[in-house]
Amino acid sequence: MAKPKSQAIQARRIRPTIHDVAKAAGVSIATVSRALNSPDSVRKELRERVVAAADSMDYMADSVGKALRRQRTQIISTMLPRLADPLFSAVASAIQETLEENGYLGFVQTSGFDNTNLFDRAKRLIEHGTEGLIIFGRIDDQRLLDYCRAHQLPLLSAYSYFEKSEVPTIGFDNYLATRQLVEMLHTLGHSRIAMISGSDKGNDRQQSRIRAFRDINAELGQEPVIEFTHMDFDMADGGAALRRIMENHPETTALVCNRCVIAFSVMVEARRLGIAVPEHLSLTGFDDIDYAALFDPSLTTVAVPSEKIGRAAAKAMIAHLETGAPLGSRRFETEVILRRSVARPRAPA
Amino acid sequence: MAKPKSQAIQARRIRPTIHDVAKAAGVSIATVSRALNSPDSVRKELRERVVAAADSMDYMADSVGKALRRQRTQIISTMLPRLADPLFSAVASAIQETLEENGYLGFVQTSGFDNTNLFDRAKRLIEHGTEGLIIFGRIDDQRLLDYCRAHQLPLLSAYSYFEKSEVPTIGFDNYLATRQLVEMLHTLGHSRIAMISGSDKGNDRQQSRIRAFRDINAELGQEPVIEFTHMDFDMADGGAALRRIMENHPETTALVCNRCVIAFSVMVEARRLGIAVPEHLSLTGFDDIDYAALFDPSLTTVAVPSEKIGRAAAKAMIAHLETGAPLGSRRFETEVILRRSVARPRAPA
DNA sequence: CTGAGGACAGTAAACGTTTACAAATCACGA
DNA sequence: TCGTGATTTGTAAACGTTTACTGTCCTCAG
Repeated sequence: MAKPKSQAIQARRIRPTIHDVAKAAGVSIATVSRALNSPDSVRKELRERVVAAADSMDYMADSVGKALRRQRTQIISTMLPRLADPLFSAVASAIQETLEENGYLGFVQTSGFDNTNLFDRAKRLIEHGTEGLIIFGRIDDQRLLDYCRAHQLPLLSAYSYFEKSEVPTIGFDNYLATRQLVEMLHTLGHSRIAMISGSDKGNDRQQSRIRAFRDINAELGQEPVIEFTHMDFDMADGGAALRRIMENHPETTALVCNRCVIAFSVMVEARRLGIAVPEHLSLTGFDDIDYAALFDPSLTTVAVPSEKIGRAAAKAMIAHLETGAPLGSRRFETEVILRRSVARPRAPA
Repeated sequence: MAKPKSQAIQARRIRPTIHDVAKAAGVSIATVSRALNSPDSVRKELRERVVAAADSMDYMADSVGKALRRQRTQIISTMLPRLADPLFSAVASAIQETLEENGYLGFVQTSGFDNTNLFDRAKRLIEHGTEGLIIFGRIDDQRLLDYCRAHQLPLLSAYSYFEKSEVPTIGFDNYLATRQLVEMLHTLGHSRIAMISGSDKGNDRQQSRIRAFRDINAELGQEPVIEFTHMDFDMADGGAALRRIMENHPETTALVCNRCVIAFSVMVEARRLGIAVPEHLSLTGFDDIDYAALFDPSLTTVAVPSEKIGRAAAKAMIAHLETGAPLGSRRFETEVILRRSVARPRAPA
């Protein structure tokens, strides 16, 4: 009985507004706004009355009204392949923290590993007032690029660094990192090096690493030995790749795995097959995740400065929005962490 | 020369507005709004003119204006300890995806492991129009609880499930999961079981697991053997805890590690010390992360349905906002994944 | 006492939408 | 021809802010 005020639809908005504060303090809304935003411009006595009133009712200025009036939302959005991956989430986390420290807020959206149809997914972010867009990896959607250019929406490609890029890019260079790693193996004396990669479809990271490997092999006049895995579907698939390599290329003395999880899977299979790591086969991973050091033998990897990259990307975007400073690219150095999974090659048979 | 239009400050807003579309289509803004939102209510010919105009200029309705008028932002925010942790990010990822599928968007904020001062960090989220707040873990900030109650801001505690909770809670029960695990060890014949925990300060997960362990020991009339580690600062600290336990309680036959990474660290140290796993010592982890299966021996853990929890939390919040259905609690079952790191206890010496 | 000028507060417009209401148009039967 | 009612479109107000402009009051020098 007695319908509950028929609100239902228009219900939301339990929060006090600036009008409520003004009424309580007995001043105009302009005075409230000034008392809260530029305290010096209002007489002490009034200011205190306003602040007291605001506090007493937990007043928070509504960012929606504010954004509409100021034409600034202070929102910067990030799109990344997936959150449940320590490599990406470490960077995303640094971005979010940096945004918050600077008065911004960020939407986070996972886009999967295919960057060709980003525009449709980015739409909602843009609608909601995104002032800057940070996207992990190479941006392959021409519609998005066109839109951002046409409407002056700042766009930043983060995580991977690209020598040639349509948009500014902040991150590490997968190509150089792999060269660095393989050259280190070379210096140790390895000449028969194979690679196990994850799927490179729409994945700029794997693509760059494979390209680096092919280039090095070409320089040495060797046929590159590369096997692919599908670890997303089958965690044990690295073992199968190892068996293929040992069967077809038993002369291999070092194995470059393009993801740590591949290296782990290979290591387990190697133990099962009685292949000693590193005595018979040296092994490397990529992305120095925590577990790499805990494996037995501990795993040689490439360390990526995720935190630095995230902070740099967020800061660059903020600086661009606030000072108009142009968004520049920036390459971060990676470092090979040499651990026990790598040794000099075994003596030739 | 010739100052660039003196925009600078008021520059933002390159996006076309509904007025631009209206002018281009030669209709009023009301018609544009209707043509786009309830197409049936406008004559075919006009509707097409409007849509064409909107498309030609990439018009997207501004969510800020829309939110102000509708008093709905469709934003649901999540606060979690840290993103760079596969346990949390898997749940967060599911939340974000579910939100997006349902027309919502979500802010993500990391709050660290201390949930006592959440209110200040939540403020910005609330200001920005958050309609519902999902927080990982127990919510210990009374100010936040009071505020949410007073202003009817829906609050949901996710990830962990609590039997007694001030707010609705969706997740798995750490207490039960640990009991489940320890009882399984018991059934196998283990009677001397020790626990290695991470820091339990402000961490409801570790607290519940420790409580379960103490309760079981009490029921058996045993003194609980618990060691603490600080793996956040020193990845190898698990090894030190193992040495302490083997020294002070050499009769231990099974070791319950409250985080997988602790178990990994312990396993490495065990191998170094010549302690055979599982022959001499059975070992368990928690949270069935991918690497658990890859370790050697593969690690027995508790599997947590992260994806399901995330989706359920997001869906519950959305349903509450849209239908007014009360936010209910929900407990998800965990499952012990028995792997090679656990065996029957060794024969007593 | 008067006027100028400074300090402060209030009024109203604007930001981009949606929507209640009013107005216009049209079809059609009397 | 006109009136009626249905259909379609336009007008204007409102959402919560900020801020340019105007107005008021006070102080103080002339």
